[in-house]
Amino acid sequence: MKAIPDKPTLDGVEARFVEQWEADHTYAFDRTAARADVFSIDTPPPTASGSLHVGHVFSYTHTDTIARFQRMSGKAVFYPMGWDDNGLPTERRVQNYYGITCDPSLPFDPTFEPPAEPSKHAIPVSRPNFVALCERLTQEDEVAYEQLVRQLGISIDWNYQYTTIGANARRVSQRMFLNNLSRGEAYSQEAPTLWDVDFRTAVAQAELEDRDRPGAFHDIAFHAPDGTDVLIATTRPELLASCVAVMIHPEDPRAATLTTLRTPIYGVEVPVIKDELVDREKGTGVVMCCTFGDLTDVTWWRTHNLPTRAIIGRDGLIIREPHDTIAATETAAAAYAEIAGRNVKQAQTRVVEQLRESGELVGEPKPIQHPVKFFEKGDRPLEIVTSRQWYIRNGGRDADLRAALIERGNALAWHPDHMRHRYVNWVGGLNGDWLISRQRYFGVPLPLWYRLDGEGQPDYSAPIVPYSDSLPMDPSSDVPDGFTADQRGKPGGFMGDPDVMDTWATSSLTPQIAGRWGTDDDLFARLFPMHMRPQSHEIIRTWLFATVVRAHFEHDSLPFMNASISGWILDPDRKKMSKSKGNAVTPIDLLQQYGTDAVRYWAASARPGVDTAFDEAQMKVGRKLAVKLLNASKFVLSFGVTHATVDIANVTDPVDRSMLAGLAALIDECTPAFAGFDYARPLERTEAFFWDWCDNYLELVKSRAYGSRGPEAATSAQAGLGIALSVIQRLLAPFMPFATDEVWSWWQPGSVHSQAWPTVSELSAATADADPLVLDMAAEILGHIRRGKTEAKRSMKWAVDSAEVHDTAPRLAAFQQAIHDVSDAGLVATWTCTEISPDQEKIVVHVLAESSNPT
RNA sequence: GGGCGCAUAGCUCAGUUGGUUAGAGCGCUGCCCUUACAAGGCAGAUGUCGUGGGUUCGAAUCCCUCUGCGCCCACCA
Repeated sequence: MKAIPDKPTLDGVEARFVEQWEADHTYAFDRTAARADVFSIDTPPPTASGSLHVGHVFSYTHTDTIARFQRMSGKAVFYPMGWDDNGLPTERRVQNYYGITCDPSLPFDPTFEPPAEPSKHAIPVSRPNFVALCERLTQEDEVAYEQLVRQLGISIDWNYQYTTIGANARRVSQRMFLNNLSRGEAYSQEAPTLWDVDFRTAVAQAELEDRDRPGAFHDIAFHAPDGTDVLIATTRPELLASCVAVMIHPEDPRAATLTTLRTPIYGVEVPVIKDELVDREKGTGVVMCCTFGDLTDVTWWRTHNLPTRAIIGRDGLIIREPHDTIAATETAAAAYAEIAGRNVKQAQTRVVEQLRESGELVGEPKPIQHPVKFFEKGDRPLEIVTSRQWYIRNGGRDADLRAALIERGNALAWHPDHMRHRYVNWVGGLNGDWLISRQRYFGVPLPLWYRLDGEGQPDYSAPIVPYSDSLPMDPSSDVPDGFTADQRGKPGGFMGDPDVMDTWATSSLTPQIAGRWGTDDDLFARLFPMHMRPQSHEIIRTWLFATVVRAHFEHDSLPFMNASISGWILDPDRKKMSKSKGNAVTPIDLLQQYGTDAVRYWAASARPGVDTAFDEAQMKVGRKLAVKLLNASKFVLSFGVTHATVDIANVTDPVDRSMLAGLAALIDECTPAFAGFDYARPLERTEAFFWDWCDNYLELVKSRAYGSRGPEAATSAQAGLGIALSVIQRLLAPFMPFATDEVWSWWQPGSVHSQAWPTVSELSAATADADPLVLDMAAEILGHIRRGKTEAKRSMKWAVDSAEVHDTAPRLAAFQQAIHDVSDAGLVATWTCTEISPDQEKIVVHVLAESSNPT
């Protein structure tokens, strides 16, 4: 406790309390707490590349208010912090930041230092050098992030911090993968895969997005054996050399007679195949199947067991060496040579010219806008290439598993509830298993080696797995049992799996990573399943679903019991605020300008799950509330109210007891809302109560608290003020941790954040037969007195000789119990109360005369 | 094409299982330096609750239709 300042201020509270909370371990998790007393939070680890933005402030505040409520409600709150530093965003940031690029063929250079300024042309560095720089930069970012999260007053226990590239995360991720492998839930397969030609990696279904791109239908002539032509419409004429069949709907009249066609330019004979997937209304109703133009091609290639004639390489260029079918004829090979080595766009231009020259392009290309699949982080359309990849089953190819995972989603409590539809919708629409391998560098390595046969060819059917006590491991430097290092890459030796796991394959294990599964199973048992998973809705299909999949396999349970889904921040044009759009606001400036509590107020005002406009006006309102709390607290304490003297037994005046009854109703509304993950309602109701309390109750009783009605009446007022102040400060603590701890420190021991959440029962001694109407009537009539003075253009301290009130009997009776305070607050000398029947107009107050004022 | 959400004061939004005269804040207008607070306080004005229909004694609230906006998924020849 310390003295009440003469001039209360919010200046400096953030720095002061951040330090004090740390020193006092205010938010330390009690790991000895029984499972029943724990509330565990599966904190979203933000991507540690760049800077935190106002969206983080928004959603982290939401979770923090819940955490603080649960802590005050007596739970041991497990609130860890993680940083998602592995994966592509980091790689990309490191490339730009240092001006480097990773070339795995280079040897490690222990002396390499990136230039101070990134050079225009990226410097190639080895994989170990690259990873080291990734780690260096993410560590710098994480320090800056931690500072902001602390300044935001997020009540993290910083002893439970993790990164998704750290040793523990790698260990958990690899161990879980090996468990999946041993149970048959993970498998590798050589198959056509969506491929990003810039990042040169496979991508998963969950990371796709459609973008509308201009294209054009080209009508091109295929040749039938009888000399007639069949027109085929395509947007990708450059893939003509990879055509393996022509597809036609079974009910198309042409299907009866057509059996084979020859492709234009190359003259390759391809079969005509009937398939119901063909849309007779689209294009010419006949379509070529290439390996591979889109996912429908892959379907046809599978169902009809078609050959593979790939022409696009992993670098996105047309493969230089033509496949056998093209190479078989000189003219075909010659035509192909003109596109070999070119990119897709150049190849298309050339192929269209060739078709024009040969007269096989019919009419002009018809421009269209059409959706094209992109990697969500990529800039060029995805191609489909065949490669060996690792998958984890997710129900995309197994109806029973899919049903079980949908059932998991339905068993989860969603806040708000309608968010469950996104989950069910997504899982129901899966069309393949989860592709987890990535041909990248900064990630958790797949913990596998492969035996090489006498030819040096790997045996993928029986990977060599490490011992679980040797995790985390890196197969590119670690050597499997029974081999020596010099056998790496040699016939009869071994090779490490070159790939890393997708970042979601690790972040899907945040409950296990944060809970130290496998290394501290006692802790894990107290935490898991987590009580709360906070996250935004656009990653339900990725982070949330993936976490459910992993827990389903490993623990046969949900990973968390409640999913609390936050909305987005919208800019004034109602567009999502995001770093990439360049419309995001820097949170640091806001925190400095309005104060943390004010920014938190804005965030907590938004209903759970609702997209919310960025609104600085709300922050001003929040700041006003924080300042009001300081002033009102100082005023109440100026009556000599102290921690020691506040006693519910002293509350005898009906006005005070009426006020506490209203306060009890407030608690009764806030507590269940908070317990149901709704922070916005408690804030709204508490704020409304508090302003009303200041405007009316405080004004009504201050004269009595000064002693105008004798010592006992003063004691009652002071006790009422003190008790209410304590409750209000605690109710606001989750939202305004700095201002509330400041005012708490003026008169109470310890931090407000370590106090018990207010209960109705702590007030019941004074509220048992209290009537809320007493204070309502007092406030209403005081309002009329004020209005009378305002309309008479008089000051509020203008005295009134007499006032008359017309109202019904019960309301007058309630007013009688407060008449002393209304008289004092309104400076009214005498009252005339007239009873009316309920059907007459109620509350008529006449302010009659004002003779006793100085002139 | 399928799914989800939203539509209430000039603006941002509350409105819980249907129930008196639909609320708050911002903004606006007026008054007041009142014993916490003038970067404040007090008071005031402001609504065909998106459209059309239905259920009901009674609908912002429940049901149906339509319109507009946003998001997710599918389609990608």
